[in-house]
Amino acid sequence: MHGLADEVAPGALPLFRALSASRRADLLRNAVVHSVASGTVLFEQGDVPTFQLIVLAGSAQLFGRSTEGREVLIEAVRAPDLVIPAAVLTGAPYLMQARVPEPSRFLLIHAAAFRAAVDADPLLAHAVIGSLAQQFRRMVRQIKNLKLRTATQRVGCYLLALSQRQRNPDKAVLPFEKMLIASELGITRESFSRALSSLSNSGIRVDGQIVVIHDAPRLAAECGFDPVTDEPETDDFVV
Amino acid sequence: MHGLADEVAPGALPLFRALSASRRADLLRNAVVHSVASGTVLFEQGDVPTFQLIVLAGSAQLFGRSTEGREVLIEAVRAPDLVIPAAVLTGAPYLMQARVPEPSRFLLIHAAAFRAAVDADPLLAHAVIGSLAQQFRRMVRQIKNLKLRTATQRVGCYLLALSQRQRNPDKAVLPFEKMLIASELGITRESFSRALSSLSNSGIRVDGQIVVIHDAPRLAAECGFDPVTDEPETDDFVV
DNA sequence: TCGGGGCATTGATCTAGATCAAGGCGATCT
DNA sequence: AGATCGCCTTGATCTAGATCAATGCCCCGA
Repeated sequence: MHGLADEVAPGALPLFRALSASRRADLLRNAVVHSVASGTVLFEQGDVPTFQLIVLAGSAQLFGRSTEGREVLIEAVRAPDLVIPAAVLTGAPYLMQARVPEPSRFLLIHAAAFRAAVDADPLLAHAVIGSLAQQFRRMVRQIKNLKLRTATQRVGCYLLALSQRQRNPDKAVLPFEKMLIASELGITRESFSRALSSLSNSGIRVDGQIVVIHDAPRLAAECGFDPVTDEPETDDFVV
Repeated sequence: MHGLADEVAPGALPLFRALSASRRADLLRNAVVHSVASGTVLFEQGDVPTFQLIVLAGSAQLFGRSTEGREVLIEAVRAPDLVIPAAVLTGAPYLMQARVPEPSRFLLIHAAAFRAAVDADPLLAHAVIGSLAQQFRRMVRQIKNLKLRTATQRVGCYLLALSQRQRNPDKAVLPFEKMLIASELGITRESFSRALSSLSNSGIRVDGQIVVIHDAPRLAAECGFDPVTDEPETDDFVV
């Protein structure tokens, strides 16, 4: 836990800079900054939200669990963003568990205070809407991926999207262990491994976490990559 | 096209009843009501939104298409709700095509006017947030379904959720053709058919569009149904 | 230096579900 | 009625991807 003013006021979050001083003070009165260690579980699937979490630094990973206990990565939330505002705003139980894969820092705002502030402040509402909309679209993309593409196509498109997000058209650095990426893509680690090696015949080269893409257009063609829908979004709604 | 006042003012949409008269008049100045025939395409995947569509009566179905031309149902939007506010609010191209499966009526609001109104009016923003949040959660549920369950489990859980939505614990009426439901569940019509017949051994009875559930708890157990996450949501955010 | 545990690759098999193919059953039209 | 067109079911295969199993690699700790 730190001094709130230091963390939030100077503008790690553009959103908070935009808010009026009185509103910001109001929100922060119900808030706390928390630094958490790698591995921490922020909340469980089924919990009723008590805080809106905001990622100030680091990231959170969201996992879905089946009744049989199988667990898959659904999404990673990176600073700066809200952690599943949908659950907090509806007051419904979380559909996912949140874990922290690296030392990270979060702003916690009491759910009721957050809801009240969103209802009262158009600027905050605007930011929440932007975050929600982006997250919604990510989920839609993932569903299209799962329903319309083969495992290998998903892997190829994932690499292409990754390289674009990293602003490097012919290289991608895998953001976490291959096992996790596989579960994000809805396949096993073995299949992921095999997909990568089969894509070597489509012009990629894998070395550890680094993937070199020799012929992006060819890869895109073979994987049914669609620039319009698969391109990562530009963040014009900033939190 | 009809008289707007008749359609909207009396309160087919609770939201509009709640808005101030001046704000409502303002919005409706940039709006139009459209009655469309079954089969109409409202917009294509890749289009940039020009209107926010609101379902006044009937429904819209959202389809995702792959570059190879395969097409699957992602979601159905029923009155009263907003049709993908995420696309309109971000201004990004639609990720899905919208088609109308039955004669329906829509309110069309110019995108810019809608965005302006959302930014200016906390009540409208509240409603949009509610709709977005619900839609987000539906997408998360669908992803969990696809990644964590077998085809047969998905079918069973679908039936259970359906029967709850229809407030009838031991019966479900399929809302559209089995082929479409199959594509919503991410399987072929053949697999859907087989899943239904295999579930006959778990206490269901299928007759056309009607499915009788003899032993819901048993079905739930065998399909890994999770009351906390699979239960349809209560609509406390109403449009 | 030697283990040991976690992740990754690779091979061998198995299987859920897709695909291909053939009727059947209603609808609607003539 | 008969014919045609959609949708649905059922059966026979095929295959993408899961599962099982063995090994290698790398990092870390004693």
